[in-house]
Amino acid sequence: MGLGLLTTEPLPRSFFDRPSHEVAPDLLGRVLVHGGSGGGPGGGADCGLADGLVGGVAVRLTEVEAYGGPGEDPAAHTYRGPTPRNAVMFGPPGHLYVYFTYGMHFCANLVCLPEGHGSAVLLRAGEVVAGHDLARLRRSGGAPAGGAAPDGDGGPPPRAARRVSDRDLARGPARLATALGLAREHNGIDATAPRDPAAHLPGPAAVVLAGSPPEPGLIRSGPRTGISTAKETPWRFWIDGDPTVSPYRPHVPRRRSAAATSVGDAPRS
DNA sequence: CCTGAGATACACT
DNA sequence: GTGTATCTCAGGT
Repeated sequence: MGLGLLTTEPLPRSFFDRPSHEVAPDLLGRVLVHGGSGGGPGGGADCGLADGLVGGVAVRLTEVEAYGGPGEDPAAHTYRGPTPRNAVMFGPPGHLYVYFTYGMHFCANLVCLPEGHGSAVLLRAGEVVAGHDLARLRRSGGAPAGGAAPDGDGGPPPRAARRVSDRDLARGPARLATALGLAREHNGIDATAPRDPAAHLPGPAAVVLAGSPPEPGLIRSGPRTGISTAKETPWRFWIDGDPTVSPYRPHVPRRRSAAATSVGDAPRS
């Protein structure tokens, strides 16, 4: 019946049951919604994104990266097989794989292919299309993951030195996860099932909506960002000209601070 | 605009 | 012990 132009319709699981490098470009323009619990008794998917999303955030994806499975993609977390951390990537498609990195950041992926394959798409950047205030609060360090915005009654925000611009709210994978309130506890949740008010979920649900894909001619691809291996594989995809696409950063090997980088130069007491 | 460097916790070898 | 699918600030251009 529907013409497929409804931006509020959740994507089916079959959408993700494909190789990650095929899913990745198709995810551009789609909308990831998290939170907004109680968005409606009939299921949250038909909440008005422009105005009516209360207590949640929605991001239209503008940049993604595909990661392959064991033995085929040296840059993937699953390259050397299953571990406790990457277990979700070996699970069913359409679930969120959220991992912790650099000691302080979370990044969110969507799992591809059937159980056992271990591939996913990293969500690198997007445009916040609803819930700007809550996203900005989280990005300023003022709101816990998945939580709603506290009322502005008690006092000033912890550090409101500089207001984060709309453009930068979800520009970068860790910024996107923060803006959406995605963290450790959301690892493994299903992003294809519509939110069910009757279900007893540990936290607010996340759903990928059909959104508004860009003209095919606007999709660009190139090498992935920040990885030390497989630098040639052009599995980063973005919408050309979109201001929310993150700046490209080649990998820089981190040197250990001053000490112990090399035996010869190490200062000896 | 650009560059460099520090911060930080955890998974894996 | 080592390396990280990053971000933010400081400072120069």
